[in-house]
Amino acid sequence: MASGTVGIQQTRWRTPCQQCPLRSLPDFRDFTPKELDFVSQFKSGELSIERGATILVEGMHSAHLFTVLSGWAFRYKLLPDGRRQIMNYVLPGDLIGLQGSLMGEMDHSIEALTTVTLCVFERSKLERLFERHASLAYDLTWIAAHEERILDEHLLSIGRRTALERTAYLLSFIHQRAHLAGVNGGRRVLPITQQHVADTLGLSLVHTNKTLRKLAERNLMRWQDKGCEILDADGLQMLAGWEGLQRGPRPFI
Amino acid sequence: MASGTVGIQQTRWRTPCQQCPLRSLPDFRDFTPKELDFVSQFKSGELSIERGATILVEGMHSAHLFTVLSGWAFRYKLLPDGRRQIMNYVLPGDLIGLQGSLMGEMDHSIEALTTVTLCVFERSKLERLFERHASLAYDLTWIAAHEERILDEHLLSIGRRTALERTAYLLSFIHQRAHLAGVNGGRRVLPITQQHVADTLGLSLVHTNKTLRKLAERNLMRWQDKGCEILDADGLQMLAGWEGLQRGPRPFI
DNA sequence: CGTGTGGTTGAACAATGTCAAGCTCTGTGG
DNA sequence: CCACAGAGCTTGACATTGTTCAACCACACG
Repeated sequence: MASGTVGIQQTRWRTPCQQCPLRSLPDFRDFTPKELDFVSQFKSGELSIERGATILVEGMHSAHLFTVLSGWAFRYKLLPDGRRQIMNYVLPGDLIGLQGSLMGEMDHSIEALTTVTLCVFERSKLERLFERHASLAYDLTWIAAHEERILDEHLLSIGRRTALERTAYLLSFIHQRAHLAGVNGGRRVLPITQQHVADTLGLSLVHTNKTLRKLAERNLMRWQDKGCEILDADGLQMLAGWEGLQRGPRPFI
Repeated sequence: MASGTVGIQQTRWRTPCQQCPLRSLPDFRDFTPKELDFVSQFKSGELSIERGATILVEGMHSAHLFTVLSGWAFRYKLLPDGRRQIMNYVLPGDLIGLQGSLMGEMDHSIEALTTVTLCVFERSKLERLFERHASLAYDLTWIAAHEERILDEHLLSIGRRTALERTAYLLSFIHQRAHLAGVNGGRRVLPITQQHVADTLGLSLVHTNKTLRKLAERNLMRWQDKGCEILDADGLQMLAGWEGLQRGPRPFI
């Protein structure tokens, strides 16, 4: 179930935007009725993706963009010989496929870490969005600039932080994101393997394992059966020397 | 002259947008008369920055955004203890300060590598741009998404390429960018020090030096008095296993 | 002439990668 | 119910890569 349409299904049930469960989260901004109206007809359906399935593939031309309604995924690129770099994680409220929509072709792939539900938007309606809904156009730009900001921080991390700092940064980062996206219902468990951590941080699997062990010895986190439990989010953030995610309401579509 | 307003001056001469020298480059898209009109009054002046001066500082709230008219600069972040990571290089045609304009505060700094001339735009007029000029709003989003794409590739580079591959990638990347921006008038010299290369690639200065030496031994490049000369751009790109920059007209403002 | 910036080099050392093996689950088919 | 296979985690030994330290050199500039 690694590629193609395997593991991807249209859902029977379609969540109306008016009752979007994300909108009630404190971290997301509200829509005006006019905006809500537009988004509601911008949305053309819903998809459900199995764990392990590929949502978007590098090189693909997609006629859609998506907002994640539930579940976790990750965005990555491959080198010709198979080396993998994970760029970022995708959580509820995140928009994906914008790059492909604007520039014709995806330059990265996205794979589901858990079962993922997506809202589907028609690329062809983007034009109307820009022409008639300046505030949403602004939001799209904001979203792209925000992703850029996240990538800046990751770059700083991989380029200049030590393995221990990097790992602390990553766990702290994902944990904060999950918290703001209202995922996990309080349980602080992240559905990733050590291979994902390694491929995000530019480390080998073995070294990642040993580094995680050091964090565990300091009681900052614990590796569970399959996934990672955060024990001391502040301690991790401090060890990384990271300022934390920006707060305040953020737009989403 | 590291910070503040030192090294920054308003220029006497102001290039009219109608005669913008960048517009004649094949890589940039054309404006409609209406767009040109707007941009022309969106531009509020010009600044000249000396080599080594800081154009934008992390944490700063700026009322402006800028397009580079001429010169080279670089965008970077610092860790509390002084470790530096260069995120990207800024060349003519590049827009800077968008993040700060959208999100209130810069989260990175920008320093001039050569004398830089900037077109200055008022942040306060951004709103009107989104409301009245959908095509330019689209361009802004495109620009942000494009920068994201570049960062993805850098991340892949730092995370998963070897020191030799990374270095080849960087030189090839900057060289292509310079070529498309019409910089250097055919001379293939990049105005950077080995320290810049090191801080971009997440390597130490010494190791960077030894890696560059290996590239020089293969006749791919040569380090000059102060700066780097590209001898075999294709060879560098191939060694890096990189696909090269996307072609085709790009928007700019 | 100094002085500073940027480049070069070798040696010792630390960080990280690779290899190889084994362990613990979990799911599956007999 | 058991045997087995696969995925993911763990560990130690060893190889490689990259860092740090400490020089020294070359050139530009005042």
